[in-house]
Parts: sequence; structure tokens; C-alpha cells
Amino acid sequence: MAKKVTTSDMPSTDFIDSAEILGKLIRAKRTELGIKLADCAALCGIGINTLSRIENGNANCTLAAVFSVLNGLGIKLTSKALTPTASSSSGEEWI
Amino acid sequence: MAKKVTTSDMPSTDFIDSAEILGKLIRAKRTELGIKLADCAALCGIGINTLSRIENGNANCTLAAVFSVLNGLGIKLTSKALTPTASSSSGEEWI
DNA sequence: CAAATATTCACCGTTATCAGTGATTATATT
DNA sequence: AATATAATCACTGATAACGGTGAATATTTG
Repeated sequence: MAKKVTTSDMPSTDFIDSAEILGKLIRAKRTELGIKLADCAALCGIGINTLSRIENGNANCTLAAVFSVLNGLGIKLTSKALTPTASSSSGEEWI
Repeated sequence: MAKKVTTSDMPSTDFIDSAEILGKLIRAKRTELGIKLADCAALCGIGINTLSRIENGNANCTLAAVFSVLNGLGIKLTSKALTPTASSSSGEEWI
């Protein structure tokens, strides 16, 4: 069986700013769901090798494959919320 | 000059679940910063064509290029916060 | 409406992904 | 420790990304 991964293995960073962190996030979610690599790949409609590389932090993967996994596993990505400040009520400002 | 894009052009979705939405987010941020495609590409260390394709929602782009842009523009991505619930104090649960 | 600027597109050569298969290595279970 | 299971790696052939350049197409400004 695969190595068990819990949230304690997740990077302490709040932000997903690298393929490594994204890969760890995906692996943590998959193992939490208790599904193996091969089944997850089939579920997400990508190859086993590709999923393995994504989880291992390989940055040379396509957005297509990554979003297939994120959506397949129900992982929700957000940027900082669209919250116009008082100084910019017209809504040109991201925070 | 390029078409002006403000946050009003941003997708109403809270979640970034496709290359299209990610591309729009990037473009909104770049235009908000007032820098042109070529300068932004140089700043992020990628080619102009690649940045153009990313902003236009092409899913066949590498994570490497995308993270170069996100980090170059200071766009912070997050998943749902790591908040272990009372029922899982050992930390196996994402919300 | 014309001029200037910004973006997209088509092409090139190089390089690398991708799915699939089978072999190797790592991890769990008894 | 031995067995079963899971994940990684090395290969194949097909397809496509990547950066660079230059041309074509927006888009903005005077």
C-alpha cells in the first residue's frame, strides 16, 4: 500500500506558489480519499505517469492535466478574494 | 494600447477551476499593474507567445510557465485553508 | 480616420510532454 | 522476513510546447 499522507505532511505555506506544493496538496487529498494512483488517474482521465509526476512536483506538466486532477478530486483553488477597498469603490483593486 | 481590463471582467466564480479563468485572472492583474504583455513576459522570464496563450486560457501550457507568471505578478493562490475540525484532531481533514 | 501601440498568429527548430507497457523500487501487511 | 500491493522509472512513438522572429490583426490615441 502507499505511504500514508496526512495534512501534517502539507507545506506550512498558505500559498500555492510552486509545482511542489501543488503536488503535495493533490497527493494529500487523494490519500485522504483513500484511492490509489492508478484509480485516481483513471478517474481524472489522465495517465498514471502524468499523475505521478504532478504529485511529485514536476513543473513540466500541462494545465489541462492539473485541472483534470483538481476538479476530479474536488480541490478548490482560489486567488485572493475580490474585495474592493474603500479607497477603490470602482473595483479596480485586488487584495 | 491594449484593451483595458478591470476586475469587473473577472469571472464571477470564486474558484479557479479552468485555464480560462486562470488566464483572465492573470490578465486582469497585469493590466491593473499597467504593464504590457512583452514587458510582463520578460519580467516573468517566459516568452511573449507563452504568456499570450496563458492569458487566453490555453490549457496546454506548463505549470512552470504559469507559476513564473503568478509569482512574477504577485498573484497568490490558495486552496481551502488547512483547518482540522474537532472531529479530526489528528489532522486528516481538509475543508 | 489615420498613426501609433499592443496583441495575436503562423512559422521554425529544439525539446519534452503524454499514454501505454513492463521492469524496478518502495511501502504495507501477515 | 516473506508476500502482496503501490508507486516510480525507463523506454517507445506521436504530438505539442517553447522561445524567437516577423507579419497580421486588434485597440487606443491624436
